[in-house]
Amino acid sequence: MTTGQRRLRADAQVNHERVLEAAARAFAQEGADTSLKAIAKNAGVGIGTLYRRFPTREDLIEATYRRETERLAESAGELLGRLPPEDALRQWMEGFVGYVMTKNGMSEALPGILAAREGLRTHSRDLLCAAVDRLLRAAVAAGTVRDDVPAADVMMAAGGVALIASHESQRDLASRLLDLVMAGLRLTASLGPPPPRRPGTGSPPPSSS
Amino acid sequence: MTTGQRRLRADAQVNHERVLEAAARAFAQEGADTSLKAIAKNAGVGIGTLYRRFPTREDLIEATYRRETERLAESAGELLGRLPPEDALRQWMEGFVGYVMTKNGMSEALPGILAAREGLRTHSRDLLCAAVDRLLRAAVAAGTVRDDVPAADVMMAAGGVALIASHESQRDLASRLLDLVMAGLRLTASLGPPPPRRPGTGSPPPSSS
DNA sequence: ACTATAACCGGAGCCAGCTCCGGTTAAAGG
DNA sequence: CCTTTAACCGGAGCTGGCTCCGGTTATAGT
Repeated sequence: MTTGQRRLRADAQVNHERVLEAAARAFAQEGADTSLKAIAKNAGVGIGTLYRRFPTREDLIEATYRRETERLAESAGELLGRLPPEDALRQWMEGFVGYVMTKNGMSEALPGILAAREGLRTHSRDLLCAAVDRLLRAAVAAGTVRDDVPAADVMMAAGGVALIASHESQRDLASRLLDLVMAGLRLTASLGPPPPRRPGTGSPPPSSS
Repeated sequence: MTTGQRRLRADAQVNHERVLEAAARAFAQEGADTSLKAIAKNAGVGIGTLYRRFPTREDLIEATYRRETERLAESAGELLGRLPPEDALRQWMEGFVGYVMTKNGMSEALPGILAAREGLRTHSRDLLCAAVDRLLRAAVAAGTVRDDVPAADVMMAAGGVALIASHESQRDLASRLLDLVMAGLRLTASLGPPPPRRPGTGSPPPSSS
């Protein structure tokens, strides 16, 4: 409903759906480098149809995960509701990184999504940016965070962390880098990376929040 | 395992050189996605030879730029010689990011290089990490920078900045993100992105943990 | 100098990404 | 219901990445 594009012909719309479903299945099972031919066949359409609708692999990836991206963006509100703004921001970025690392192919497409100024991929980018903006403003208002860093920059920082940690999925590295980002955002130089948390060694953080 | 690689046969060594030369030319002219077939033909070898020597595209990229990577790593010393440690670190990272953005294909191969624990690409990674370590230690010794952030993390942070800014080569974004990283590294919360110049000398001990 | 052998060379071949175009069909108008 | 037309479908086909193997050649030992 939010799609403002011109109405597709009925059959085209059906095919569109089927491709996305097949893509979701394929990315989840086969990984990021699945054969697009296979996706097309699996969806019962020709390869030409797939490419007409999703000119690049990134377009397909972005569309496949769009729903979940929206959910991620929406989670900002929920976090703000139950955590202090600064913690909410930190938590959201952690979630963002985990999201990128989890969804196969996402790290592949992320640069294109975050940098998107041309094309249609702007949608995901704007959603994420708005979420960061909301979190950041709240933290700034709380007085613990600098007010001279644009939300877009914070988003890019989180994206950079996600990208560099995505390889070999180094979750703990990502966490430390996010600590660094937060330290850079804070007004007061607070050194300790983990807040007042000291559960001990061995960190199995199930991100299911 | 400390055994150096076995000497190549004379002809193999020549071919190795020629491939690297052709690759350097191709990457510079055609961009990151040059045809490897073309490189092989241009070097006067078969495609099989190229792939035997450089199993993946990343291997070829890493080898092609190895010389320049070494130069970049060495530049740390020179920077330390003419700038306060903190500025040297910042400057080096700026150089690193510019390097990645300039060399075609580098951003493609960077994650593999920085994450390398398997394989032979460890060389470049270790060099860069050593350079960062040197700069970081100097800055810590000068007393303006935290001592609880591993050099590897700082390197990864710079890598993340390079990656996320590499798309569309957003140099100013990279610069701002490096400001953020530096702010996160500093002991004193200095807000202004461009460092306010504090060549303070001789304050040895950081605060007790 | 000659032979044995291990390493090397290089292209044929398979597979996937991506493009292009002729046939087909939904949708609107008479 | 029939015609028109514009949009859609899908695969043939070209290109490039990557593998595999038979022929060739440097190098060591006699």
